[in-house]
Order: sequence, then C-alpha cells, then structure tokens
Amino acid sequence: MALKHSRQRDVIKEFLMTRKDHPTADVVYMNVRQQIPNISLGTVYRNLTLLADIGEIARLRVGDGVDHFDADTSLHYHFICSECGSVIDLKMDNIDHIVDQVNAHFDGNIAGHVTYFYGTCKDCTCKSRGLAPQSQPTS
Amino acid sequence: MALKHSRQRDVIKEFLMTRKDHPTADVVYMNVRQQIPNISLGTVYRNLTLLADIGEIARLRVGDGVDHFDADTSLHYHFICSECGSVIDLKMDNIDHIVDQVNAHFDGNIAGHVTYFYGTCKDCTCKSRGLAPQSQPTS
DNA sequence: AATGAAATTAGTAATGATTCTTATTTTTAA
DNA sequence: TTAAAAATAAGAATCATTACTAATTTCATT
Repeated sequence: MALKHSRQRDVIKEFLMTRKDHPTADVVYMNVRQQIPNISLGTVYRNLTLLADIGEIARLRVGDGVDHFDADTSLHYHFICSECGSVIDLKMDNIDHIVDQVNAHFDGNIAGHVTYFYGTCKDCTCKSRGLAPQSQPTS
Repeated sequence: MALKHSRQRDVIKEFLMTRKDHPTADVVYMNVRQQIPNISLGTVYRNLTLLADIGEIARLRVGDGVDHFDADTSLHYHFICSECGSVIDLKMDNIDHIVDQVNAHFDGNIAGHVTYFYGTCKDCTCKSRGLAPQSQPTS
C-alpha cells in the first residue's frame, strides 16, 4: 500500500509542528477544521496513527486516558501537571542506562522504557499559593 | 463518608492478593463471580478505584488502554511484553534519582515519575525463535 | 489528457473501558 | 431496634477510539 499524498495529512502534520503543547486528537480536529471545515474526526485519528507508525510524529501516553501527539520525535521526556493536565517538555540527559539495571535480573528482550514525570507545574504551584499570575478567581 | 465493610470489597482484595499478574478490572470481575455470582462490574470498578485511592492496591497504567491492578504496593517496576501483553514484576533498585536530573532545569514541583519497560518476554522470545515451550502452532 | 486501480476520505455506526444513575439492600453507631 | 450513611446490582450513559462503506482523490501508466 504505497502512501499517497493527502491534503488532510499535510494540514494535520503542519498543525502539529506549530504546537509544542502535545495536543490530543480532538484538539487537532478542532483546529484543523479551520482549514478543512468538513474533515472527519476519523481522518484525524487515522492520519495521526499513520504518522506515528511511520515515525513522523510521536504518540504520548501519559496516563490520563487520552493520547497526546508530538511532532518532535527527538528523544526527550515529559512532565504532566496533575492539576491542569498540561504536558511539558523537559530538558534532561538521556536516562536509557536504567535499562541496564533491568537486564541484570531479567530473561527476555528489553526494547526500551517509558518514563514520564508528574507533579504540579509552575503556574499551578503559583496559583495554589494565591499568587495567580493572571486575574483568576479561586475556584 | 466513613468506610463500611463489604464482602464484595473483601473478596476483590483477597482475589487480587492471590495474583501476581496484575489483572484488569474485567479479569477481576470474571474471577470474583465464582464467589459472588451476581456481583456487578460497576462494583468491581468502584472498589478497585476505592482501594487504589486509599493506597491498599496500585493502579497500573501501562499504555495498553486498560488499567491493571496490583495488590503489591511496594516500590517496584514493571515490564510489559509487546507481544502477549503480560505485565511482569522487575527486580531492580530504586531509580528515583532520575528526578534529580529534572529538578535541575524545571520550575515546578515534581511529585514522582512513572517508568515501565517494554519489549519481548522470555516466553515470546522463545516462541519467535521456533522454540515454543508448549505445542503451539505458528500463527 | 484519459484510464483505472489503489489509497484516502466523510460520515456514521460500532466498540470497549469506565463512570454514572437509581432504587434497593447492607452496615453500623446510637 | 432503628435509622442514617454507605454500598450494591442492574443498566444506562459517556468518552476515546476504531471499523465500515460508499464516494472521492491520487498517480502511475497509457
């Protein structure tokens, strides 16, 4: 099944490249409709899956029950805010060495690992201290 | 809302303690029905969630779209076989030190991290080599 | 440029895990 | 014993995602 060009896929990929906040399929759908109003949600899902399968984008599973997508496929790690749910890129060294610790006691083939960090992001930490960065009512 | 005793919850917890393969809610449901035939799937979900919330069991999200549950709440890591989907306990040292690397470049509060390993388990590695441990047809 | 097979799409139905609702039953403190 | 609070069974609802299908688009070959 040779890949054929599609405008829908182009627009999806281009949108994702403009965002560094790791949007969900639904967010991609809502934004891409500004350029292709009658695009189908199924088309968004299919193309996100296809792009992830061929390695052009990354699918992020961060435990919130919804898949996130990232146009940056370089090795990096993510932080998920437990309060607002935002997914933030982290600057840190490669930690693949942790796999070595597993190999020492494990029969089987380790292909890799998934690691993400969670806690409270800067904005939510400020808010909970009553130092809301913008004017936001305390909910 | 003071916790009240319930046989359903007891049986669910007891079942989970007999298993080290991290069953899903549905597997818990099917097994627990042998002791409480008319237990409801909703009751299983509610109690698994409750037990996880009070820390008596752990909820595992391993990226396969289904929650797994573990009666062993001590710190340990898991391996997920990409072929058969089994979730296996790993023996390895605490790797919480990886959080230190994040703190160096991150404004916000890191509460912890989620790490799991994936690849091919021992059994599936053997099978793919044509060394099926039991008599299994090549699919 | 025309042809046609393969790929893609829009629209919609289906799926599957999980949560919610409600009327009924169970627990337990007083 | 009683009654309020908690828990339950059964089923409906939700939500993300996938599957289906008929129509459209792509593109290598005429």
